[in-house]
Amino acid sequence: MANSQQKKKPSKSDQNVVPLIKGRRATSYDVARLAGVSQSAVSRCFKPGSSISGKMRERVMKAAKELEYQPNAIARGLITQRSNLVAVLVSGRLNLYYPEVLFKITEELAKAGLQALLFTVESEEDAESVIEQAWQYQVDAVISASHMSQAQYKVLEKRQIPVVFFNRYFSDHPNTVVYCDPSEQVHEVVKQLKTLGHQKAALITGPEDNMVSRERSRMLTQSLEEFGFEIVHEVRGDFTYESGTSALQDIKQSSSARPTVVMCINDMMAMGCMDEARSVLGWSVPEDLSIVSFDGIGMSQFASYELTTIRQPIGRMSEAAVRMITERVERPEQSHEKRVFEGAVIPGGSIARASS
Amino acid sequence: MANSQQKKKPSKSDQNVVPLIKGRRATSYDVARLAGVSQSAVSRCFKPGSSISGKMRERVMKAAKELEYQPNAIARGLITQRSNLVAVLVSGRLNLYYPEVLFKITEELAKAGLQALLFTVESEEDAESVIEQAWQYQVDAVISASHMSQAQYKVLEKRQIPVVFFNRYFSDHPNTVVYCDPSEQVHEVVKQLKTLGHQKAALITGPEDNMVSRERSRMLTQSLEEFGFEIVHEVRGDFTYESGTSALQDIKQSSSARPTVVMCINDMMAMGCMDEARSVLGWSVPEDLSIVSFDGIGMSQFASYELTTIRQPIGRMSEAAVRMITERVERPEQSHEKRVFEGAVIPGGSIARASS
DNA sequence: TTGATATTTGCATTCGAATGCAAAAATGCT
DNA sequence: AGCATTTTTGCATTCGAATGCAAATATCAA
Repeated sequence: MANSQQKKKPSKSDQNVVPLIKGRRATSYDVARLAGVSQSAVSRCFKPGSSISGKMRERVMKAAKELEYQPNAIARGLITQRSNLVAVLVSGRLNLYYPEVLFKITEELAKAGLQALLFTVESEEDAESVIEQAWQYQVDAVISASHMSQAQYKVLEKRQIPVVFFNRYFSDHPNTVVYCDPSEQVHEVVKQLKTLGHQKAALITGPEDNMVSRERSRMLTQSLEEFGFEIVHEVRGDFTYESGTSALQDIKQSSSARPTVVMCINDMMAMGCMDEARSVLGWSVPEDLSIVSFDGIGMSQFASYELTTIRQPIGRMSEAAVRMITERVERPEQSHEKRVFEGAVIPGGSIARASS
Repeated sequence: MANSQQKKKPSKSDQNVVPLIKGRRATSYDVARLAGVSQSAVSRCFKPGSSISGKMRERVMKAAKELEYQPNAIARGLITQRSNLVAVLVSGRLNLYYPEVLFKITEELAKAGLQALLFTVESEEDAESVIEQAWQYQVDAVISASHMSQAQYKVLEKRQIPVVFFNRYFSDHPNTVVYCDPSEQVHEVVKQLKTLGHQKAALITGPEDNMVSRERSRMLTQSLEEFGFEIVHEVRGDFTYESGTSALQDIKQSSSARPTVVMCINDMMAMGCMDEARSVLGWSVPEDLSIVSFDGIGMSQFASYELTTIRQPIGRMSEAAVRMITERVERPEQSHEKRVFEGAVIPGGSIARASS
């Protein structure tokens, strides 16, 4: 007896001689059987650019439609070593900048045939576990707009997972970055403030370990000094509305001289600051106090705020981020790139001639 | 010659007698080889509740750590038929309600060991392709807080993918739902408005095909009638800030009698409406015009707005949604459930005694 | 110590699609 | 028609983890 034949493991088509799907979702074998072709043919029909005849494609597609067959992305991911999943790391804190970025990025990913796996990260400890999660899910790449330490980045690098940083980067380590550099606009705004007669400014910055905060603070300080401003006070917030309100209290309490302008490193805090000034301290903005900030999120232009702010071109940045990600996935060995976008001043209505 | 032995396909361990990982990520076979145990043992070490001895676990874990091994969620998904992915469908439109819901849900999913696959859906046409995408990715379930037609829902049902609707449902079809019913609170607010001397109200509603809009409009109309209000005008918006501003213009233009209160079916439109009243029309809120709305998103309580609004308990609702999802995934055959949460009135400061 | 259980381990197979290779079919050329 | 070339098709294997079953080992009782 042909022993070797008997021992041979049963082929897929053998065992599928049962009903024709019942409960179970259709696989490429089911489609193949219905269309009377091989499984490979089905597979090729769903892979663009494969060698397949029109007649074959038609037959297969008909069967596929009948069975509501769609290729199993999980199985495909296993064999191709491409999951088409991209981890998007954002902060979930109440800073409306993140949702805007997240939605834009998701949209761009979708256009590129990629899926966003969403992770919210509030600290580097969070990042730790998120990175492991992403690694388990075989993400093709990571877009990080939130916390990540250099050590954590190096882990991803070692594992050969492309990372694109959104508005943050490590200066002493090569990395792929989309970045908005608002230094021109900071200069422009400070100059304008000078022209409007301002001399005393207060700063509302962010956490010391945050690069966006550090950079923006540095730019502000530098420009303010250049134009001979006096920085009467500097408070650290945490990017949220609430921290903007308390920061202004702080400024009022501890400043020797009252500032005529407050510069916030993001819109959320600027809004908190503005509301606190108007509603609690009874100061008019911009008459008694001018306020400027960064980001240009949608809500900063609502009529209640109309912030004078330095906008990031989030749309173009997201597009760039996704393009860079796909390039790096295709050619992991190519050199890193840093794409820097200019900011843009939104004139708004939160600055005016200095009071008194 | 033992033919059958020769023909036998080479086992994994045979072919892995190459280096010990180089570039390639470690698999359970690599770990097994390093630890000198079988692949099954490695697998069992990573599956809680498996029968494994302490000694074995220790050895395997040591090897796993050395190789930075983490089980491949894709491969696991293929064999277990569980991807641990949940599609979350939200609208990306500038309605800040969605990001809040999205982040809360993501957080809850993470707690349950599930991953959010994010999809933005702006219309039922979008939903069509999103459903196919989700199907390809073998999501274990869908949480829908955005558009979805009954036909589309039936497709998911037929494919046996559990769906939880977030604040929407089909009344003539069994489905699993988390819902906030604000009817009590609507009644309460309208009653209060009556007490404050209001009589003429305007409504800013949403698209006719939107259930939330329809329901809220219905409740408002009913309560207003009950208390003898006159509804001087009704405009449809689209849930965005901008549509709130133009809606108020509409109301001003076309109302025979000027309303003393505007009732908006969501916060975003209410904020637009309030800003338009104050900044463009020069009406004071709440002195000249009272405004009430729904949702209670974070920003509705910023000092510039302080909306009197009917809050949804988003946190508890998200928690419930995820719990229901996991239950349905475990036991798909159990009957549908609809969990209804009460709203809560946030007093705010956008209503006052009726003017003149 | 022996035998009977209980526990741990490994073997072999499975999930569903992709793909290198060879066989088969179609096409072109003389 | 006959042969060479190109295109299409199918076979068999692969990706990495999980798991039913049997074999091996450990535990316990007498």
